[in-house]
Amino acid sequence: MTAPARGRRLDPDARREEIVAGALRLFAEHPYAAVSTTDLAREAGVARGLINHYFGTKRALYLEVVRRLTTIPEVAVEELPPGTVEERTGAAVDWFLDAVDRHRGLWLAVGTGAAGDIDVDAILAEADEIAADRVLAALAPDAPDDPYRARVRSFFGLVRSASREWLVRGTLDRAGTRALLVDVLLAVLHRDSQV
Amino acid sequence: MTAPARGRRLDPDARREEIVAGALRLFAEHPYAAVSTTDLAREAGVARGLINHYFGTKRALYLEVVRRLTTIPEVAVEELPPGTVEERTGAAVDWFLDAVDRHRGLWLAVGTGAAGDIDVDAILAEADEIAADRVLAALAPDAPDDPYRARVRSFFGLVRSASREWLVRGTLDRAGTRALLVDVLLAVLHRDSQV
DNA sequence: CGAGTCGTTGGCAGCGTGTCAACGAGAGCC
DNA sequence: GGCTCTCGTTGACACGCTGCCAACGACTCG
Repeated sequence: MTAPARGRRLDPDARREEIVAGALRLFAEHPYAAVSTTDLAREAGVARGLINHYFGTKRALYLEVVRRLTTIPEVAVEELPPGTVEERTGAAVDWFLDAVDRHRGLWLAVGTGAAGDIDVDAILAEADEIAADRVLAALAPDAPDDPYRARVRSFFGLVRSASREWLVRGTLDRAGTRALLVDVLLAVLHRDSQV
Repeated sequence: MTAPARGRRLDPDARREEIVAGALRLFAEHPYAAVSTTDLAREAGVARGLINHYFGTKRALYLEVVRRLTTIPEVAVEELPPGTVEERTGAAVDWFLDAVDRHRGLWLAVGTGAAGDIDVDAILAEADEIAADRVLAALAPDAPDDPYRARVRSFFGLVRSASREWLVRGTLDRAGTRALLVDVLLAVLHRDSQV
């Protein structure tokens, strides 16, 4: 079934898509260094040289995969119920935890992907930037950008850690994770301390 | 001066130390993949084979470096001035920021080192465990371990993010970083929300 | 059905890592 | 002081992986 069909011609976009799809599977369960271009080619049913032809570099393909993963969650967060800041924050956190629970594999793959890489960091930073905008618009539309956007971006670091405590280590259950995120997000949005 | 002295014999422990010291310098300013064993050998003034002789693997040497970096901050945190929880928390954060400022290169190297690596994660998790103990003992000795240790560990994720906002991106100044960490740490230690 | 286009392939060159047998610096002994 | 023995140290070898490139041939157009 579905013969290998070596050398069959394909539309460049479709071929790119096949390669990215295969790479997505491999990088989701093996760290970057453990995946060779040979593996990537085999998974896509293609000659190894084609990887370089389309993406130039193994790293570039990896960046493409990361880009796909981080731009998936662009679904709307806007429809939050009216109410107090606490209620709205709780609803936002619930929505987020639902999303994480649904895509746990991919979420963890991104979080533990390959931080420390300058290019990967740039992509993640870009995604965080967008997410921070959404959070501020939804929960603190009147807060000035200056400290608060950076505060929210920092908050995402805690979000990743807490996700791993919940999904990987099991030291937090979902309710405990929710409580933590709500507590901290409120603290981040309300600057209490005197400098 | 200080002739190369090729092939000079040295006590194994001293030699290990020299290699680790050189590796520490290199990994502090270049990502893992960008440092070759040849570089490591040259930096230590030694033949390349000796790296493998002492550490077996480039990765093992890297893990050793990470272990050193994460266990350095084992100096005492105990001497916090008496006072309110807010004052003590502020003092702890100040102490921490001083340490980060002093070793910024190394701190960033660890934080952005190679997350996603199973072995590195294990070392970082171990270090976080110890640090969480210290924080709890110093600031909330009566809090039950169950949710609070995991909450503090999650907090360290925000600490890393905030450090990068401060040192790398410059979107937070030191005062702003301090305010954020104090606000969040207090929120983490005081569970406000109702589950 | 023949010719041209371009998606695709396989092999080549270079680099980096891990292994190993042999060398020789330094210590101990006579 | 010279000899010997230990073991820290070296350099070369084999292998795997990446990026590059010229040739191949599948598909299209006239």
